[in-house]
Amino acid sequence: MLTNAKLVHQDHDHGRCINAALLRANALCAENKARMTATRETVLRLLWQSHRPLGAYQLQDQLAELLRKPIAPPTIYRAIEFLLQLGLIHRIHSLNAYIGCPFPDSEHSNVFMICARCESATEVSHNTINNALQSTCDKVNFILQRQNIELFGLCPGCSGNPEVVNDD
Amino acid sequence: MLTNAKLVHQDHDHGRCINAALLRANALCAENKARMTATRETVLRLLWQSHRPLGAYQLQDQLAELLRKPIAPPTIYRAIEFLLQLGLIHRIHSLNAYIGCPFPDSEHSNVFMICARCESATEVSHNTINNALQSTCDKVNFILQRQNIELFGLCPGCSGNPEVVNDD
DNA sequence: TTATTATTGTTACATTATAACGTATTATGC
DNA sequence: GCATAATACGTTATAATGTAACAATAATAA
Repeated sequence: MLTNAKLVHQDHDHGRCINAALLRANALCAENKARMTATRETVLRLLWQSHRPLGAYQLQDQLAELLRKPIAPPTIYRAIEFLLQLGLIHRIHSLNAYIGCPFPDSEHSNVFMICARCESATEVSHNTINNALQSTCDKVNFILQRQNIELFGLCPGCSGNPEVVNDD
Repeated sequence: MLTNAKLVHQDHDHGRCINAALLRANALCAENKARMTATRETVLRLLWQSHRPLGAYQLQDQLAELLRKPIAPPTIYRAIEFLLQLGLIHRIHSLNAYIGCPFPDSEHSNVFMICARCESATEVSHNTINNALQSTCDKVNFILQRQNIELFGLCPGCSGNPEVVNDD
């Protein structure tokens, strides 16, 4: 099972999340002869500042503030598009929001666990789930190509340990 | 396993789908002391006219044409909201579209199989999937409350029998 | 350096969804 | 039946999310 769930809900050195993400990103760019420009890197950083999905216009605001100049939507959407293509981030459709992918270099199953309380989102990949989905698709002759699995509920921090709740 | 997948990809008496959906809807309304008004019923019918998800503004256009008068967005969104509340329809987030639920009266798992070619969407509920999801959530102490599972690929008609493809 | 390609800036606009408030309709108690 | 309250609908305006099109700039290659 691949997941960043354990990490997210612990105290951890957050800078390392960001650095690790940037390392993965640069490696992927090198492999794909793609350019990690300043805008793209900043957007990726912003998405790793928290473990919460951010909307395009939240990214726009934050980027504008960082750069101290107005940013138009296409700038954001282009960076998002680029990062999505490389698999560096995911889109959480039911939130119209985006989040960094913790394992962009491995095949995985796009399962997101989204906390209804603190809005954190973690990603999990588990063969049991993939197998169950695949076998169900086989049963009805559906050829599975892509999947998006969004689970809502309470993360460990918000169900067991109220003190780590984020109340804003 | 609950599913309408087999039915959808066969020739079938489509009027029966609609009538069955309306029967279920009326029963649910009675149970919940909710009113199945003309607008709501028409929107539900429209969503059952095809087995394809429809967007709010597609519904708006179709409703306006049927009633031969202009319909404003809130009218549609109110009907959608009502039908969603009762579980009579689902929202497919990655398409910003809505589709009738074939089994609104039973607990199920919100798994949608969406054909990338003909855009049909079927719903499946299978304990294997639910169990896999639940056990994965247990592993990371996530309390699962609600789920949205969107699978993309090719339906039986579009992988095996090209002649039934819908090309519009 | 120049030509070519990729990226960004800018403006305008498309699509999806809601807020606010007034009117009409339906259900309910008398 | 009638008054009343609750529910649903009509209407206008606007918010939130996402793109198209084209000009300007920067990076890479020849």
